[in-house]
Amino acid sequence: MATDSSVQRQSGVALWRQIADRIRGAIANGEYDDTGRVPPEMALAARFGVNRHTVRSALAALAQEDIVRPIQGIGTMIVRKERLNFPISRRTRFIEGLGAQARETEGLLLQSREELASEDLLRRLELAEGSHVVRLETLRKADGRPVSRATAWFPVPWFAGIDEAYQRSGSITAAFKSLGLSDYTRVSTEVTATHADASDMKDLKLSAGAIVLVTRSLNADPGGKPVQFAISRFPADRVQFTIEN
Amino acid sequence: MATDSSVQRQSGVALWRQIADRIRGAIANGEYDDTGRVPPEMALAARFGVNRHTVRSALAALAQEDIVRPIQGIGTMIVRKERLNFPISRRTRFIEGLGAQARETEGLLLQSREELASEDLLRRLELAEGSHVVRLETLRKADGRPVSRATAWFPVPWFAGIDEAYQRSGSITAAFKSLGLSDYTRVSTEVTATHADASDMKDLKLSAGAIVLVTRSLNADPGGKPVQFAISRFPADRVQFTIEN
DNA sequence: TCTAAATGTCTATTGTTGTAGACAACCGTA
DNA sequence: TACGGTTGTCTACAACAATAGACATTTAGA
Repeated sequence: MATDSSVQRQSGVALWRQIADRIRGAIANGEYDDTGRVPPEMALAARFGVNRHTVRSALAALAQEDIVRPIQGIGTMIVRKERLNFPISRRTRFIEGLGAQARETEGLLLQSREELASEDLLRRLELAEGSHVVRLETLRKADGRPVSRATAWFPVPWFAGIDEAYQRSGSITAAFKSLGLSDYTRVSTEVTATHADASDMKDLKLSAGAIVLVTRSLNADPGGKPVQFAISRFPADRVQFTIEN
Repeated sequence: MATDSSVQRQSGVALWRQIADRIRGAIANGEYDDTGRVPPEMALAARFGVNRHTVRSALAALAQEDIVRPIQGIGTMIVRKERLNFPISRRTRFIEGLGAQARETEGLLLQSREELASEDLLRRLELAEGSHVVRLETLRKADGRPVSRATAWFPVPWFAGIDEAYQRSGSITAAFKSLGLSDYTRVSTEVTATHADASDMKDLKLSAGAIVLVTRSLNADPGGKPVQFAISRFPADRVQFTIEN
């Protein structure tokens, strides 16, 4: 608890959305685990100091996200509750990092293209002016739910064909291996957070106002030569990062 | 660019707030560095597909935050543009991490208390049942702007009096040193993101709908004994983290 | 000194958000 | 079967958000 449950009026964020975000967070924190359901609408209305109808708008939004399901006469049941944990270290691997947290993982290739490397990319991948890169747009799911949307760049000609290798295996690690790179390490990871944009909402199945964690990460081969730079976006209410030193 | 500039209607987040958040982000990304000012209201209105008055509401909110200042006849000038970078590593130090990014840093002690350690805290600090801890509530500023709000716990009797040591020096590192701990390392850091709550808005001077990055970090002495567990909250539009491995 | 471009102010209208109250429908249990 | 507690639906009204248009004011520059 310890949350003073006040909501902000006239802030440009509708009360029902603030309350929906609070309840979603409380579910993720396991605050209702003992009952398996959300408190009654009247109780929530009292707690947040709003009208019952406002709470209903919030719960309707959560039902739309398939997080709760209201049952007349009983209450509002919690359908799904998840917060995945991603370890970030020298040996960061997407699938291994999830470990036992998901029964099944999936990596989809949305798009791929070869393109001229931008200035920023040249610097990060330590490439010569005019170098080309392969860009992969990927979507990763755990147990059917999208958990990250990533754009990754790889130097060519070294990694030409990584798009097909990824499509076959659904894993960057496996794709690297099939192209002769048996090991790689995480060099650096930048973490920021921002509001979900239109494509986040579409790909990660988020609603407006949701938060995405954004990472910019660089991987290198054992000799230290950069092999991949990626910008990944994670739904903040379903994911957290852990940095072990 | 590459930002599809669409805004979401009927999402529970007012258009003026979405636009304010976008412009704040664009300023932080340096997109207007060449002119030092925001595009004219009519241009922004066209770009976001809204009425000029809606853009004015957004700019008024940013002016309220002291990020821009409108000047009649000229345009809307950018007053402040900041995104601080925090390195996270074994040797994470708040002030050193900021380095040259701020001319002046400040650490304020808001509150301190000795209390019984919670179950979670006992586990994280590896303490025996019934142990006590000192809790410090701190606020850190860089060049006068708040950049983090932290709650930190330290085992007693080892660190009894760390509140006064912190108040004198404004630095955890210095406070540790004055209590005989000359070195410590970061063991782990968890990162999540959430919406600003009422106390975030107050202490970090944020507006509703803003995003805070939340870290849960554990520090230990050179022998590996935990000396500090902290939950810190950073304004996401002014801060990013970098993990170097 | 005039003009173009920018922000400032005012009025009016429409759609969304939030409040308020009443009652229906449904469920488990006494 | 009756009751208390819960979600579902309806109407009405007030406050806020967004649009629309007109015109004033200020500034830089031709």
